[in-house]
Amino acid sequence: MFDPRWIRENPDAFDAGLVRRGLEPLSAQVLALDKTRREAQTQAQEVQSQRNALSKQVGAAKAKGEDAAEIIAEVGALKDEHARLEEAGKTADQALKAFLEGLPNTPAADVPEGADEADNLEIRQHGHAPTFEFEPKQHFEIGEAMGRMDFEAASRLSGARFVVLRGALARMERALGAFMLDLHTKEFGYTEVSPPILVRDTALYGTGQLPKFADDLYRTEDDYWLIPTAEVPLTNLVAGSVLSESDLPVRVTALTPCFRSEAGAAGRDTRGMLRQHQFSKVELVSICLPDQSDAELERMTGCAEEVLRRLGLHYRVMLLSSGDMGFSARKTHDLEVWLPGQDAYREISSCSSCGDFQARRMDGRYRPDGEKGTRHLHTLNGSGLAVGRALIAVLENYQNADGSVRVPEALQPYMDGAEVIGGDG
RNA sequence: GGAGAGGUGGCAGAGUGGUAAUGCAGCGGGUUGCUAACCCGUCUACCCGAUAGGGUAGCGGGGGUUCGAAUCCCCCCCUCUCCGCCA
Repeated sequence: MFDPRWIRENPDAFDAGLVRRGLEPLSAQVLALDKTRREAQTQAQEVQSQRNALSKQVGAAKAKGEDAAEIIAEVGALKDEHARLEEAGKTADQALKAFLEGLPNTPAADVPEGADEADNLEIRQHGHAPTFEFEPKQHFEIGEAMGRMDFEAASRLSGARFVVLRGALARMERALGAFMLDLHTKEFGYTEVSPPILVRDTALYGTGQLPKFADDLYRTEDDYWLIPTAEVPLTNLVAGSVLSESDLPVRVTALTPCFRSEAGAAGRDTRGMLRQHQFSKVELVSICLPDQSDAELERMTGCAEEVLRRLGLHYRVMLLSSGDMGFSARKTHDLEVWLPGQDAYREISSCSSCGDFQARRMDGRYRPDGEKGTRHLHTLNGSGLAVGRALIAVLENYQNADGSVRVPEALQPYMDGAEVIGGDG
């Protein structure tokens, strides 16, 4: 959400950001609405000031036992005028807000120009793609052959884009989540949180999913929403609050199920468990001072990368182009893990700095040391990592010719020391 | 689900129609050998203004009544207690 005052002072920067997002310049429209709003507000306040003064006179007159009918009649006229002006101000204010809340965040200066993922920039790689003496299989072939990944059962229960994991694979999914949480809490200073996964409208508005992306979400009959990511409850932890500098940075992590309707992805990635309506994910969220958020994004990306390194998985880090970034982000790193079965890199983490875009929507502020007033916080979020996709990556990268799968060393302590899982796991 | 109580500044706590007491804490300033005590100031958002400064709003949220609402009326949210149900 943009600050109208910032747009007033930097209309060109505002328009440039929209253009980089593939939108039209809109500052003229915003400024016109803003002007209407302020004029109505100023006039309404002047009338109100008169009203207040006259009302005081009524009180004073009555206290003295005098007749106040004349003053009361005078105030009555002001009342209608005030109502009219206030209404005009409110209408303009709501129009401005409705306009602004649908606009995506301005890309950071170092975000590459581009229309879509084809313009993303590879920043670095780590490790090498493993070589196989045989034709590597895709994760669902491995899992189904093991008898531990059951799409038919899931389909009977819930339909397409669900999976039932059994035995060693269910165990490995749990191991992955536990391993990631331990890494982030013990080594990177994140505090583990167990948040609600049903949330209200306001929480989703705060992080930017609403009002624009309601189609991507699941809603309950009593008007809760299932979270599409733990970014929503974790970031909204600071909604409506004023922190002091000594509280910052706030670093929190959570392992939660995530629910997405995948409304725009019909027909894409239909085989396997790459794109599901429900998946679990370890999320990282940082809340920090404005001048720390650039460094925090690098740090957070490093935390997510470390998961892949410990799992011994080959990946690359992409800097998303202006056209491929999410609504609330001002800069995003994607981690893409190598999947031998697919012979492709696939997204397994996305780490974004949102600047004050979300903080403004949810009114999360801090009080600068030695300064009067408050400023909005900066928020960041990142997957650390998507657990379902991490399971896929382990299966495809650690597969053996006989259909068994080696367990990465980092995971073995979480799986009773098992080094290999196979059909009898 | 039923019945009831409540929501006022960082905290505590008054205020049932006349425009938010008071106490404590924090911060800034004054006074002052030092400390303590004491005195003054110190909320947030927005609007007008070059500045100084001025104004409007805010007592959980939103409407309404009234010249005037923390106070009266309506709707909603949240917290707590008891009962019922329940992992």
